[in-house]
Amino acid sequence: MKRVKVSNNVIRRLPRYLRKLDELTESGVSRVSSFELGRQLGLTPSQIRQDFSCFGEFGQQGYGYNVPALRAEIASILGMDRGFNAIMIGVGNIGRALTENFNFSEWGFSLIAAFDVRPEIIGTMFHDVPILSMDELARFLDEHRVDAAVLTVPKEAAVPVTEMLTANGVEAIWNFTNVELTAPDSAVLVENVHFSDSLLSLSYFIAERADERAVKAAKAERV
Amino acid sequence: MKRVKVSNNVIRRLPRYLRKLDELTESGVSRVSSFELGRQLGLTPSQIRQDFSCFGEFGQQGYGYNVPALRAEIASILGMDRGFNAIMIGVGNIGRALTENFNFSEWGFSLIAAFDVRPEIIGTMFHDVPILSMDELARFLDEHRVDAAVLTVPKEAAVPVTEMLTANGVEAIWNFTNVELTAPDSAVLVENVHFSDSLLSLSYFIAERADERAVKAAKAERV
DNA sequence: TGACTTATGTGATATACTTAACAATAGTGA
DNA sequence: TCACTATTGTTAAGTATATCACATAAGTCA
Repeated sequence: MKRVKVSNNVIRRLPRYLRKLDELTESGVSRVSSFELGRQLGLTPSQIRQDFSCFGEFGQQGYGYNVPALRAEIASILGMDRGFNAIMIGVGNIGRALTENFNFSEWGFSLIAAFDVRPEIIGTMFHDVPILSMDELARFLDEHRVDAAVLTVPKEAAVPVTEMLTANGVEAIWNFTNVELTAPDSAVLVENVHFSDSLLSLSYFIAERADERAVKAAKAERV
Repeated sequence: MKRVKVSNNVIRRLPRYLRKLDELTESGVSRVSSFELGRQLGLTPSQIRQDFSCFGEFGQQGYGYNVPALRAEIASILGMDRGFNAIMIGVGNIGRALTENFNFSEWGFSLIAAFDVRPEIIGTMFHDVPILSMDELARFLDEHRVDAAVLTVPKEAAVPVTEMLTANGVEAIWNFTNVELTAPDSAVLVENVHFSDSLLSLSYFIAERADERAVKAAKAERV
C-alpha cells in the first residue's frame, strides 16, 4: 500500500466513506460512481476521486467502484485488519456506557482489560472485560501489547493518568475527558471526543441562523 | 458583534479556546498572550490572533488578552448565553448516559424533555427530565420553542425520526447514531458525534506509525 | 517623562485544499 | 468489430487557510 503523507482532511473523510459503503452494501448496491457517492455525502466527485487516489487505483473507468472491494481497501487503509489491542482506564458511567454500547471489535479493536481505582469492582468482569487495579497497570503494559488506551477517568485524573500511560509506552489515547491533552511536545497520538466542543459548534450555527433571521425580519419591518 | 462569514475551521477551534481559558482561570491565570496560548494548544500565535480578529478586538497591545473577558466573548460568540432549549429523542443506554453525565446547562442548553416509544418509561422522570411518548412529540414541538434535538435512537429509527423532526420545524440535530444524516439538500443543521469515525482516525495514525517503524527497522537490518 | 519592551491587529505572502478539465480506457449495443 | 457512452486518474487552476512580518500602541521602569 502506498503510504505517502496524506492530509488530515482526507483521513477524516475515510471513515465516512466506509460508513456510506456499508450502508450501500446493506441496501444491495454493489457498484457506485464518484458522482453518486458525492451526491449522497455532499462532496464533489473530484474530491472523492482525489481522496482515493492518495492510496491507489480502486476504480474502473466507465464503470465506477466496486462497493465491497472499495470497502475492504478503506478498511485496510484505516488499519481495521490489524487486530489492535485497547485497554480502558476508568470504569465510571462513560466507560461502562462505552463498553456496553460500542462494539470495539467491529472496528478492529479488542478491549482486553479495564482499570479502575475502586476496590469494589476490581477483580470483576464487565461485559467480558476484566477490571483490574490501577496498581497492576504498569506490569500489564509490560506484559501485553497495548496499541491504544481509552481514557474515561474523571477530569482531575486525566493528566496524571496520561503521564503514567505514556511513561509506560502507550502511544495512542482515545480521550473522553473534557481536558486538553494535546501536549505541546509529546509524541503520543491523542484523539479527542469532546462532546461539549461538538455541541458548542452546533450552538454557534444555531445562533448564526437566528441572527440572520433577525436581520431579515428587521429589513422586512423597515420596508 | 461582527457576524461576517467565518470559516468552519475557526469555529471548530473556538470551543478549544474556551476550554483552555477555563483551565487557565482555574489555575489562577488572568492574562495570556497569543504566544502562550498557542504554545499550550499547539497552534501558532498568528493563527490565534487571526481567529479572534474575525469577531473583534479582544486584546491589548503589549499586554495580551484578559482571560475572563476573552472567555466571555467566546462564550457569547458560541451562543452560550442564549438559553437554547433541547429535547432528547431516545432514552436508551446512550441517552441515559448523556443525561446523567453531560451537563447541558454548563454549555447553555436546557434539556426540557425526552421522548421514547417504550410505555414502561413514558410518564416518568429521569434526572429532572420528563420522558414523554413519541406520539406527543409533534404537539410538544408546536407548543414549545425547541432549538435542537439530541438524537439517541437505535440505528433503524434515525432517518424516520429525523424526517419527523424536520417536518415539525426542528432545525438542528445533535446526532449520536452511527448513521449518515447529512442529507444532500436539507437545510437542517446536523452535528455528528461518530465514535467510530474518531476511533478509526486514531487507528489510521497508529497503523501509519507502525508502518514507519517497520520501514525504519528494515533499513537498519540492511545496513 | 521618555526610552524600551511586549504583543496586538492586519495586509501581504506562502501553503494547503478543493474543484475543474480532460485524456485515457473499459464497458455496451448495433 | 467499432462507434459510443460512462467514468476514472491526474494535471492544472482556483480558492481557502495559515503564516509571516511589521506598523502600532499599551505597559514598564529608570
